[in-house]
Amino acid sequence: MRELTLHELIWQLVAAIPPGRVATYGQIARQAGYPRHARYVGQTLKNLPADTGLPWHRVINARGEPSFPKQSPAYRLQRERLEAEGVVFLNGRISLERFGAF
DNA sequence: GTGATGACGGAAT
DNA sequence: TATTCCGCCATCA
Repeated sequence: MRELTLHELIWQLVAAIPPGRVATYGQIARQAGYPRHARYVGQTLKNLPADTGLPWHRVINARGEPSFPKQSPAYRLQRERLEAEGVVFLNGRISLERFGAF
């Protein structure tokens, strides 16, 4: 049995975000025990296969919005999934009340 | 080994 | 409030 790698740990944390809530990259990095690794969380999610089933759409940046350009299909997909879970987008941003998945 | 990059964060302007 | 700039740290060329 080997120990969890950092990116496996990140998977666990992302998977632990309950539906209808969101977490920022920084929050996840902090939960993982690496407060300055927000960017690494992004890299890990980017490297995800399309069929992981991981709720990556619940991970947003500190500004409260998806970290994609608004014309990007990924942005629309993320927003669509979040809205399907009841997350309200106000002027392109997510209500602060939805923060704090942990 | 060195420099550039990034699904970021936070402070400074 | 909006932009800009720098820091952070694992990966890649």
